[in-house]
Amino acid sequence: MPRAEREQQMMAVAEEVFAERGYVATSVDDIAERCGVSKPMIYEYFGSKEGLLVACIRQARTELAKATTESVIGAQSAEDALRRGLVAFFEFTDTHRRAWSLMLRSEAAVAGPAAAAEIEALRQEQVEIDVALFRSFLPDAPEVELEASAHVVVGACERLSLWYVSRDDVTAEQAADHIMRALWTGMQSLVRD
Amino acid sequence: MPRAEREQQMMAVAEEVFAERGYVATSVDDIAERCGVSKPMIYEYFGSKEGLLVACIRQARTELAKATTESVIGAQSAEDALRRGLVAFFEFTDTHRRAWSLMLRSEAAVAGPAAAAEIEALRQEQVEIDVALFRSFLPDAPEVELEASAHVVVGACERLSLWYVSRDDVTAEQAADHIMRALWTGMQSLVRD
DNA sequence: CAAGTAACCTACTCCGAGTAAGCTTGACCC
DNA sequence: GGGTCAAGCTTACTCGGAGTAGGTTACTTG
Repeated sequence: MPRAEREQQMMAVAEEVFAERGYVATSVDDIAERCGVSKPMIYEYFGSKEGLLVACIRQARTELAKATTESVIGAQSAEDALRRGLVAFFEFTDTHRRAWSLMLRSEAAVAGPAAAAEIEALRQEQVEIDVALFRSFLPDAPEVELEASAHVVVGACERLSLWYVSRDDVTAEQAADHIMRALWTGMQSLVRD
Repeated sequence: MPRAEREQQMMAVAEEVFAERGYVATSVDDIAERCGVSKPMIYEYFGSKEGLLVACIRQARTELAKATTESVIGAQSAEDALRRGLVAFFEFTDTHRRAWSLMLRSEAAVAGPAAAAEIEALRQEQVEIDVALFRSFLPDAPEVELEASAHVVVGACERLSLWYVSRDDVTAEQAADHIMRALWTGMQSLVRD
């Protein structure tokens, strides 16, 4: 099997088994065996067990960034952009449940500094997107308020995503709606302080 | 040294070194050596490395529950109660930075199922407190809305707490105020849906 | 066909979690 | 005093998993 294909297989298997049994409880030998190869191949391609996890996270991160970026194309207003971004986010976390719970339940911090940095980068990316968005419709709000609000939204989304994937009766649209209702009015009031 | 005292010492050392170098990168031998004893003593008292982490988390969880519970005594309204609870929460995360980052950056999920369950219990506790509070002033709102809102608040608090402990210019009161401004109006609007 | 390289293997080393078995010191009882 | 029991502690292991050294096979390319 060519390298690129084998790497994808390894990442898919790793994502599945890490999410299922946890990072610590999973041995590299396990993953290798499920792929039908031996352990040194994984070290050849990913350098370390943590490197394999980082690759999984990075791939998911790239896909999330792509999905949310594309979703806001053609938005009619800041509110519309925020809502579209939220829907895309919740859809992503729903279709990539394994990768997402991997990030959040987060084996990452425990796995090592590189994996932890990858997760922090993901959050920082989301925070920056939100700050930019808020600034666009609240140009007079102080920077510290925008940043705090962005962290509030990012945290709210993280938790709500984990909650709603555990419920079959809540859709991505409803989750996005909920964040909008809960936060939108408050966000707008920031400019009055 | 008597057992109770030794246990406290071990937990203090573990909290420090886990938060500093990470759970995986820390060996039980390290912790034992810093305590001036040998490894089997830790196994005698805590059963496993994960057991030691669970003990640290549980202690912090108990303290947090105590602090937030006490803070709302004598509150004049639901809004006052929520604000007092938030301030107590942010003060806790500030004074117990090590324990808090231990929980959230969360070595826990990686450490094993018992530690992960401990963290989930902590979040569930917070969610239930919030649901009860919201119900008290929004008796007509559907249960699913209350629960979703509680997850939003818990997630927002988690993220904001990690952000604000990294900034010296933000106080617990300001962080609590921020959550109140961002969320309070939206919360109240839920009843109109 | 020779040479190189991609994909793969077996067979290790080493470290850290967890354990077996026993030592020491002091309290308490007769 | 001596016997006994327990708490606190130790040394000296086992065992499993991360990571590595070095070699083999097979396909491509000059």
